[in-house]
Amino acid sequence: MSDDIIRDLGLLCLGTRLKRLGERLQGETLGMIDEADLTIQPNQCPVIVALHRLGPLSIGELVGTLGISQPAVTRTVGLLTEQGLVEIKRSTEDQRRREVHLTAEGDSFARRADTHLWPVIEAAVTELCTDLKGPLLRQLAEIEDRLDALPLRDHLTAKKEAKAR
Amino acid sequence: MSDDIIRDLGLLCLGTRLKRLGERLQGETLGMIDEADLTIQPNQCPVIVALHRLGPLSIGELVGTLGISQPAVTRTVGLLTEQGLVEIKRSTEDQRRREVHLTAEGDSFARRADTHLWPVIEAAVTELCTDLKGPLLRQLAEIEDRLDALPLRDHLTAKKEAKAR
DNA sequence: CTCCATTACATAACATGTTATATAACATGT
DNA sequence: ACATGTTATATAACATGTTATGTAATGGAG
Repeated sequence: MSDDIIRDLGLLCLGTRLKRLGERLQGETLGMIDEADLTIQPNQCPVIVALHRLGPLSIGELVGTLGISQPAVTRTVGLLTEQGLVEIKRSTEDQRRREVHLTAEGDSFARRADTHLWPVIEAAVTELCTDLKGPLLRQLAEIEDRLDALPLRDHLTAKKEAKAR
Repeated sequence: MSDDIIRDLGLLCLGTRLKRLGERLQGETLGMIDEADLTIQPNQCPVIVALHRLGPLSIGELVGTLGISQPAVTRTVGLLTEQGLVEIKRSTEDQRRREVHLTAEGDSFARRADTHLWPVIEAAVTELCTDLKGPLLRQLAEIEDRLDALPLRDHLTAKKEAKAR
């Protein structure tokens, strides 16, 4: 028995467990975003990436590719609009559709993130998940333990140092 | 390339992915709670279980065992208090501590859930996670696919029917 | 026995998710 | 053309998480 009841409850609390770990990872990611001198929230990243890779998308198309609810997309797009990273144009054929485009600033942001931020995050998470094996709960526990031992942003450096020896 | 960019981005979006799946599972769980004629939110369940298994706990102790922030615990406890499931007593020795106790109604709720709800949820999630193997992302994708094919609450019945053949 | 650091909790401000529902634009059958 | 069903978004109400910070109770140091 650990002192973590969510962990002890196993599959009964899988949803809670996944959510908790996801939020923890996003929180650690936010720190890495700050270090890259970029200003964005973790949840907004997938929207920018989607628009950068797939081109302008309507709200509904974003809902489909992001896998979250339409109101969540509407709000996130609204926030990104306020930040000047995207702009909304009414579709010419169908006046109901709102097409979300990256602005010049948004595109610039996406390019910088593509070269300076995403690779760093992906490498750190990859390192965090190195050699995970076994049942889902086992792997989740291992990730939690590794994060307890070392914050996400330090996993990359840790690996490099280990190799340097 | 699927039409799910979070999935396509792999480890880069692991946090977002875990959170999304966790929320999905909690959402499906909520449906099962309703079916059991119980009224509670998914996130409140671990608090009830913790108090039922470990006895009265302070806010700080709940923070420790639930692994979430103190303000989150404070609010959840406040909501459970409004619902009459728990009550708060000031500790006699240390006037700063607030001890959270299950009320008679809360205890009754915990007992009912212990026999009628938790086993059902755990069995459904266990069935959902049957024979998962491989890397973390592979297992997550498999869970998502299985949920797409069949809502969580139907996984138990599905298993029983499969066995009956 | 005061003064101050620490501890435990509350509160504010914000980030996000969801479901339910309103609204406007399209599409259609008669 | 018109009434009506469908689709695409917007909005409301609510559930939760976080960080930052305020406040009261403890507990030591001088």
